Amino acid sequence: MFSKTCQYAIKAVIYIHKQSLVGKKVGAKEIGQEIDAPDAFTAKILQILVRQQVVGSFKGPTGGFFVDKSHESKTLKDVVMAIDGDGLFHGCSLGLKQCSEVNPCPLHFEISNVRTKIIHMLTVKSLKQLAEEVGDGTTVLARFA
Amino acid sequence: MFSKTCQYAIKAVIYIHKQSLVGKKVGAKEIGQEIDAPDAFTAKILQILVRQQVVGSFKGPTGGFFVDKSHESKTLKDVVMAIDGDGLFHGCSLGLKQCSEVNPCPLHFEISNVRTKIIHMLTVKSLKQLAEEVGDGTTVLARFA
DNA sequence: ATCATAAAGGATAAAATTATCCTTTATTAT
DNA sequence: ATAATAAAGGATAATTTTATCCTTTATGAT
Repeated sequence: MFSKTCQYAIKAVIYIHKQSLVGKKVGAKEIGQEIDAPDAFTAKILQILVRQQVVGSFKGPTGGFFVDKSHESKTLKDVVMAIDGDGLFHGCSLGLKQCSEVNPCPLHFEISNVRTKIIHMLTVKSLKQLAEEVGDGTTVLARFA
Repeated sequence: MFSKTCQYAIKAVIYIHKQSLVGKKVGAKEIGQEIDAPDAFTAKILQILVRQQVVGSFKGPTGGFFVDKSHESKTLKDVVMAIDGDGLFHGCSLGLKQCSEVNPCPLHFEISNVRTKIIHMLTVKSLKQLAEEVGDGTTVLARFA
């Protein structure tokens, strides 16, 4: 459903939100260790998320990744869009070019119901809300390792 | 949602069903051309589907791939399971090892709804039923190319 | 100003997925 | 029996995804 990269991205973003809730910026290395992903690869993913303005970053000492008011309304859908693109949400699920209402693939109508549920799942709560639910900083590792 | 290989597999199986409806066996090459997939790769996919008994095959002249009574009740879920495995249906969608009711990931409960819809989509009709709906032999190309 | 720190970015490598080619095996037609 | 046909299977290659390493740029601390 989600690429491995996207799974990392989701975990990373929630961790950043959690740490921002207690006023902490976090480094790529720390994030990688927390979410059990290679740190250099995590850094690459974070670059994309920063460019797409899903999270913010600062360079230098005391720098790191964080979120502020401007990121509060972001959702998991934004993360998935940034990393995996819109394939989950749009286009023929069998990869047909001319799939349409009048010339539908065998999944054309059923996939709509599925996508409605997926979009609901990924937008019903903001990333901030999700982060608040995950638990305090000491339990994050238990959930993400 | 589905790997490219799985998309090929779905199209191939529906095409085989359609041709079996009119009593025809079909070769890997013909299938590949019909579904717009490389034929050698299509042949590999078909090998798996035969082993998993999603379709049948015969070697030699007049040979090819087909389905009979024994395949009638197979569904798209069987195809997806054979090619992509059960990742869509089971396990943590974020790839966490210890994700559970008591220690759930942020998607743990929502993903269940999505999976229910996915399973419905992939099992509500048999492959045979789907094939019957796709149209007659002359329109298949328009749908799959 | 200088140094240390951390993100950004470029180049490269490893692994997995997708794709091709060739040989072997089974089956049919002659 | 022999030849022709088509799936099965093995080996290899191309592409994409995932991962690593090193240099550059920005920022803060001293």
